[in-house]
Formats: sequence, C-alpha cells, structure tokens
Amino acid sequence: MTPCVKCGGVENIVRAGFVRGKQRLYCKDCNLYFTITPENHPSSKKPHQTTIVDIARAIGVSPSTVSRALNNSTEINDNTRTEILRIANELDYRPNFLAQSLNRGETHTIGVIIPDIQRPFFAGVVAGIQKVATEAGYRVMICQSNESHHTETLNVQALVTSRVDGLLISHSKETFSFEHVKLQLKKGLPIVHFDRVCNEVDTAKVIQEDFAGSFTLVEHLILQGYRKIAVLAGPQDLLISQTRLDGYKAALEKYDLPMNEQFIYYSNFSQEDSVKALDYWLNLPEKPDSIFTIHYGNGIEMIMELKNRNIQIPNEMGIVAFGDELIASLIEPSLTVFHQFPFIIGENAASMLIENIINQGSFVPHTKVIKGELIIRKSSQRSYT
Amino acid sequence: MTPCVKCGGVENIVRAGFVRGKQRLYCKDCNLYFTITPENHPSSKKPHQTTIVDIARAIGVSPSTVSRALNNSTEINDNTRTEILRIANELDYRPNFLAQSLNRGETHTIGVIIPDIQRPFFAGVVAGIQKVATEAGYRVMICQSNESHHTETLNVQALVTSRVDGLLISHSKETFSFEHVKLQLKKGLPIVHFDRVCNEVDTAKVIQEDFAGSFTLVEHLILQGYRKIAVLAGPQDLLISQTRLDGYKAALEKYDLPMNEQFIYYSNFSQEDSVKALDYWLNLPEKPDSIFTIHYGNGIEMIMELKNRNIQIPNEMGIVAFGDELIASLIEPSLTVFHQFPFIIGENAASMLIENIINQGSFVPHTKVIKGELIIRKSSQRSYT
DNA sequence: TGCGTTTCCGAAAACGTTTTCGATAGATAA
DNA sequence: TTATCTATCGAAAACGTTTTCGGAAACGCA
Repeated sequence: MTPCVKCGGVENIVRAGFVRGKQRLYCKDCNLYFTITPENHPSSKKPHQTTIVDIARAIGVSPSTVSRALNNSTEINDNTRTEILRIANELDYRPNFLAQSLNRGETHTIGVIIPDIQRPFFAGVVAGIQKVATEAGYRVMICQSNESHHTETLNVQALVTSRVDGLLISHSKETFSFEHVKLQLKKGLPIVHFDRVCNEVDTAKVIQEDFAGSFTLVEHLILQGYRKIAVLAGPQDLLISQTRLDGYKAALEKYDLPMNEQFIYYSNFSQEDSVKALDYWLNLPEKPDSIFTIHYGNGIEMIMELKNRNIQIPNEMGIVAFGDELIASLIEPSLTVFHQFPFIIGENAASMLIENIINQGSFVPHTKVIKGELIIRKSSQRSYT
Repeated sequence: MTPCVKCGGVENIVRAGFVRGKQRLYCKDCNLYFTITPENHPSSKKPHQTTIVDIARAIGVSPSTVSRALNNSTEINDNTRTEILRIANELDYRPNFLAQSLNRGETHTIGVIIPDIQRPFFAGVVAGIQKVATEAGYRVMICQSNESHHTETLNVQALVTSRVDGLLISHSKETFSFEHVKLQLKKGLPIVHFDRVCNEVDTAKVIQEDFAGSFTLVEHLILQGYRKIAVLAGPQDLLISQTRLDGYKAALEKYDLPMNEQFIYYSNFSQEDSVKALDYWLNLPEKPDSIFTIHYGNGIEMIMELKNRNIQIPNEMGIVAFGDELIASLIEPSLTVFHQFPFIIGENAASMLIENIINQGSFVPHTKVIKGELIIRKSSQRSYT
C-alpha cells in the first residue's frame, strides 16, 4: 500500500474513490485526501524560449531588474544593464508578446477584415496598411470574410478574442446587418471602415470617389457621343454600389438624358452575371450603345464577351469601368477606367485607426475621400476610329 | 496629430515605433525622436472586455467553475453550466486569447512570411494557407519581407516574439544566409518552406515542378521548331531560379542543342531588367528566336516590349513563361505558360506545418512537389501561322 | 446506519511580463 | 555625527486563463 504523503503511515490508509482517473486515497490519521501521481513524463519537448527568469537566474538578479534593463529604465546600474543585455543577446532572448500584452492590456495589433485577399484591390490595401502599421510599431492580423456575412462576424469575434487594439473593416457584399460591429464599437473598440463602408455606425471611414468617379466615367461616355448607357451595378443593398449608381444617374441628369430602368442590371460581380446582363441588354428592343461596370473585373469580362460575339468596341459598344488593374491597359482594346489607389487607401485607413487608438477619448470620426483618376483608353474612344 | 516637443511643428511628424508601450514619434525638422507622455491623452477609456471573473462574480461562483463550464469539463453540474453559459452569452464574453495562450504555452497561430502580398501568386498561397489553417482552428499572421533579407529576419523575430506555433516561409530573393531560420529551428520551432525554399536547413518543403516545368516549356519550344532559345533567369543565387535554369539546360541537352551562355540573362525580375535583356539579345550577332522567362510577369513584359518594337510573335520570336495569371490568357498574343496552383501550394504547406506542430517529436521533414500544367497559347505556336 | 464512492466546487499555482512599493546601502548635507 | 537623499535593486501584485489539488456534501450499497 502507498504511505501517506504527510505522516508516512500506511495502516490507516483507505481508498476514497477515483478522481480524474486516478486512485484517490485517504489517511485517517491526518484526515487528508490525496491521489497517487504517476511519475512525470519528461518526453514532452516543448520548444523553450528563454525568459526573463532564465536571464535573472544566470546572473543572480531578480526578474524585475532584468525587465528594467531590457526596457531602458533609468533605475538601473549601467554595469548590470550591459551585463544583462549581453546575456540576453547570448541566449537570443525574445520577449513574450503574450505576457507583455496581457500585462499592458494592449496588443499593438490591428485586425483587418477584407472580403478576399486575392483581389488585387484588397491586396494593395493590405500592403498599404502593413506599411503604416509596421512603421508605427503595430502588427497586423488579416482575416478574409470570403464575402460571407457569417464568416465576417466570426472574424470579428476572433479578432476581439485576440484582443486587437483596433479594427479595420471592409464589409462583405452580403453584410446588411451591422450588429457585430456596433457591439464592439459600444464596448469601446476603435474601428475604421474603408471602401465597403457602412453608414449606420459612427466610425471613421476611408472611401473612394464613388460618386464623382462614376459621374466622371459616365460623363466621359456622353461626351464621346454615347447616349444609351447601360450600367452593371452590384448587389442592390451594397452602399458603394448605390453611390456609384447615383453618380451614373447624376451624369445622365446633367446632360438631360432619360433614365432607362432597363439599362440598370444588378449583379453580384460574378462573371455569369456579366454574361446574363449582356444577354439581357442585347435582346432589348432598344439596345444600349455603351456599358459602365461598377466593378473593373466585369469590364474586362464584358470586353471578352463582346469580342466573342464580334461586337465592335468602341464603335458598336463603348465600355468603361470603375477601378483599374494592369490587365485593363494590356487587353485589346484597352479599358477606360476610373483608377483608384488601393495602397493609399490602406495607408490612410491604418493611419486613421492608429490615431483613433492613441487618442481613444478625443478622437472624432470623420470620413476621408481618396481621389481617383480618369484614365481614358481605347474602349470608349469613339472618335478614335 | 501631436506636435513636436521641440519645434512644435506638426507637418513633419512621423510614427517611429514603440518604446515602453508608448508611441514613438520622429520630427523630421528637428531630427528628433520623442514619445507621447501620458498626460497628453488622459482620456484613454480602455475598452473593458468581460472576463471570467466578471461572470464568476455575477453568479457567485469561483473563476475555476466558470472556466470549467466554458470548456465543457465534466466536473460540473449541468444547471450551473447552463446558467454560466447564459450569463456569458448575455455579457458577450470572449475568452482572452492572450491569457489562454500564455497559460497553455501555445498560440494556435502560424506565422507566414512572404516577399509581397501584392503578387497574385503569393496572394493565392496565402488564401490556401488561411483556408486550411482556419479549418484546423489556427490563426494566421502574415508578414511581408518586401524582398529584403533584413526585413525578413525582423519578421522572423516578430513572429517568434508573438510565439507563433510554427512558421511558413518563402524567402526573399536576396536571402542567401539562413541563420535566422536555423536558430529558431534549433530552438524547436516547426518550420515549413514553400516555393522559395532553402536546402541548407532540414525542413519540410512544398515546391513546384521547377525543373520539370522548365523542361516542359523549353521542350515545347523546341518541338515548335525554335532552336535559339534565350532564358531570362532570376538572381543567380536564388534556388528556384537555378532549378528552372537546370530544366532549361536539360531540355537543350536532350535535343542536342548547343548551350549558348549569351542566351542566359540573370535579372532581378524587374521590368527594367526585361528590357535590358531584350536589348542585349537583339544586339547579339546571333539573335535568339525565342525567349523563356522564369517569371511569368517578365513574359508579359517581353510581349509588350516586342510589340512596341514591331517584332512578330510567335513568328520572329516565341515566348513562354513559368507561372500563370488571368492576364496571360487575355493579352494579345496570349502567353504560353507553365501554370501553377498557388492555392494548392498554400493548402499543402499549411497542412504540413500543422502536422509538424502536432507531431512535434515524430515528424520527419519531407518535400512535396505540386504538379503544374503546360498551357499552350499563341505566343509559342509557330505552326499557328 | 454506516462506509466507501462520486459529484461538484473553491483555493491556489502557473504562464512571463511590467510596475508599484519598499528596502538597503552609500553619498551628501546639516 | 546625524539626518536626508539618491541610486539601485527585490518582493509581490497584477493581467486572465487553465489546471491541479483538496474538501465537502450527496450518493449508493450493504
């Protein structure tokens, strides 16, 4: 029988059930419960990063002193500091970010939620964010919503769990309820919207010239002599889609052109929708003479599809699109676009968020509009032929 | 923004990292570093996330009990559990990831280091990584080296500081010393290489068919009747560049074609280098009749440049490239490529790393080759005319 | 009825830092 | 010589969890 851990006696030991799969014993003499612990398994070879305590032990000082040395505190002797730094360097000490953050109550990390990192626009934004964040000493944690509202809310929760200091978000195209954002905002989490923003909540925002850009593009078409301008819009509830549509309408209005509801087609940005829209328009009794796509990718698709059908661009059909990529300039005919600057959008959003984080209390949300640029290429230059 | 403590100016202030948890600033005018002192911003209203202790107090139990309830422990009464869960939900409790990780000694986070997120290949890889990681319950932290060796080592240190459970890395093109990786590997950190791998260290790797792909492309050119094949390689020390070059040489050898050293041009993948290479080749007494670029982007550039110079593709000059993007199929003439699957590469790399993390001790590093695919388009189809 | 067994819960340690609060010594001032 | 600083350091609390250990009460069986 096993002796009591306290008195060492063995006579008055009785079994007292099982706890967590281990035999539990009871010593009547000591009135003490205890369990038999199997020998520790030394085989678990977790990578051991050197800690502040390791350094402290190595030179015989307290952990607080090591901390002071590493943090450039003034309350430390120069000799001990250099010695500590020497050892720290020798042992390749890396501070444990988790412990630091837990203690300080801040992670110096900002969370980013985007629909899809594979879209060049968002990749550009992310690059801009990372540049500014890194320079300011912040880390970046990126999540993709894959255009799903549910995934987006999960992303928010994950980032909150990670205790990010702030959130940068561009909503999925199916996000029309913003409770997940409002909740965190109410809790005091700094949040900045960019591109796909949301007007329901009072956050700082970085957006493009959605209205002016659309207006410019459509005006350009009109000045080129196009009169029957169709527009491939996005999901009906998506704010940027609405705004760009408003720009389109405003341009028509300015030039006293009638607004034909049949020329507006709401899509979800997919290629199939582009083809469907084209089919629809080409079967209309009165066909459009030009197309404005709210998303640059659809513009490319339109060109490909029109070429397939042997419809001449820009003569029979003009094309312009919002957004720009290298491909737009290389395709034949090259695509007239309203060029945007994703990297700059990213930079501005990150900068705003960091400002919000630092000036938590005094920060007043505002909206910044990043200027775009009309780039006229062949797909809309009717006079070109 | 905060004014400079010396000159009071506000225009030339930039953020310059963190010191002791305080934002560090830099005044370009005064060439002066300084930090914001807390009294400047007294209104910091730290967001208070509800903790386990809050819940415990709310129902009058101990924190341990709450923890048990949240972790599906069996050692808890069903009634108390449901009550605790109810309150937790009511208070929108989110576990503190930092505290959890610190306690458990693992972060369930994997670090990713890539040269540039804006390159579609890497964006695809990242998407693949995130898919697998998310499904396995891991978070992903992405760093960009911007093709700089120094930044890359800083990235490694930052991720180690964050105590990631493992590392996924594709080296910068100027990384020829791998001490930063070796050091962490020796400390026991699981590391998996992908694409731009390194043979000096014994890690698991996920690579493309660099040799076979190049061989296939060059063989295709030969079968099309091209005989004087130039190759635009990458940096001379970059492993994937060497391997692809080897594939090129092997193909020439198989068909008894002479290897002309003048036809090999080492570049750093930049557009200027593409132009320089072309200039060089076109001024040779014996010009090449076709070009194989190791990087697909350079292939696009070659096509544009050859069109500028009115050189007929594929008749006067054939072009093939390693890698693929949408643009390669849309450009005129479309570009023959060896298509790769970045998403799958990412999936495999993440999968391998997680396996390595879980089976820490027993994992044996191996190399996985992801198959690519020859896609023949117009830029190399001489018989086409 | 009594004893051994379960069930359920609280106290406390641990994770690695930072930070507050003293404490000690030597140095300086009175 | 005594009182007061100052420089330097250690002890301990705190951050929010998980987990181990021990204990009390309820339970089951003879």
